[in-house]
Amino acid sequence: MTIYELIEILKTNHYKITAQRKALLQVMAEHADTLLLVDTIYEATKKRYPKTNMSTVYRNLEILESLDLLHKVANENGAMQYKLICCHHHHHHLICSQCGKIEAIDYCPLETLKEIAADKDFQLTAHKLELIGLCKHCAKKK
Amino acid sequence: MTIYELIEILKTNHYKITAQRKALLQVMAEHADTLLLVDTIYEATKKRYPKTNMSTVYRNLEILESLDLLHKVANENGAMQYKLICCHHHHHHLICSQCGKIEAIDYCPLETLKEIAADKDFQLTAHKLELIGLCKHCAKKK
DNA sequence: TTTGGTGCAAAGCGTTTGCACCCGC
DNA sequence: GCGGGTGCAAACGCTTTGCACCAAA
Repeated sequence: MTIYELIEILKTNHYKITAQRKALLQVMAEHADTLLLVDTIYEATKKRYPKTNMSTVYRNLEILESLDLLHKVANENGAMQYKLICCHHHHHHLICSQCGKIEAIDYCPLETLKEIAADKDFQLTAHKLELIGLCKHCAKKK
Repeated sequence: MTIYELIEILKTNHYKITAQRKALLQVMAEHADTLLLVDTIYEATKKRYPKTNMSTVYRNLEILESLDLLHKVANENGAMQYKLICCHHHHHHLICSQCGKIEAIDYCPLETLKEIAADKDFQLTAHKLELIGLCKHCAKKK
């Protein structure tokens, strides 16, 4: 999604477009394929808009998440990471454990999972499939 | 794994068996099929050993994790959850979103995942497949 | 002009740590 | 008795909040 589209969505939802908010959107759009720590987002936003404040970053991330524009997950230490939602069709991910880069894959074993859940008398509401490893770039470095 | 086996492993690794540590092991063994929040573990341990202290709980959980006896994950809010590792053979899980109960399943699409990773020039090191939903018991309640 | 956005500082919460004391071995 | 285990309190890192001020619409 482009920054312009994101801004339109914010306007439609009656949010004001401030310089800081725009800077944060640009940061998220530039790294649309990577899960970013809040602190990383903060530092990158500060480069574009030096007055950027951490609490404002948190507040804006929360707004974007509530509009279903951001995906939020806790990393293994419990710190929050965000990334722009790329699209709304169902898919899974390749995740680089080194740099956090994410790539979508289309494979999904849903039909099989449904059978397994039914066998176990389990009411399936969601599922998660993640492939963790090293992207081409990071594998080369090692 | 029984408490006796767990205690043996601790002894082998030169850890002392204290009343508090034993109480915590009993709690973990009683809920071997459930991801527990640290605070839940703390409260349950206190019932068995009232002097139980939160920092001791954390220190013991850390020891058990370092011995590869506990599985540690951050929940969606970033708080840590633990459960006894049931066995070391590879498998995935059904997870009840209501009560946290976990059940193992044997299905694993590893062969397919290997192909996908190879196609994308991605060096696969791990993968995660989780089925989220309601267990029989919680589905009935709703 | 109005109302939401922001900076700052303080509080909140889960987790870790330093230190003196305790207790299993 | 020794060395690891513990309780307590304080510090920690990340996140949230209250309030006065600022600026987009």
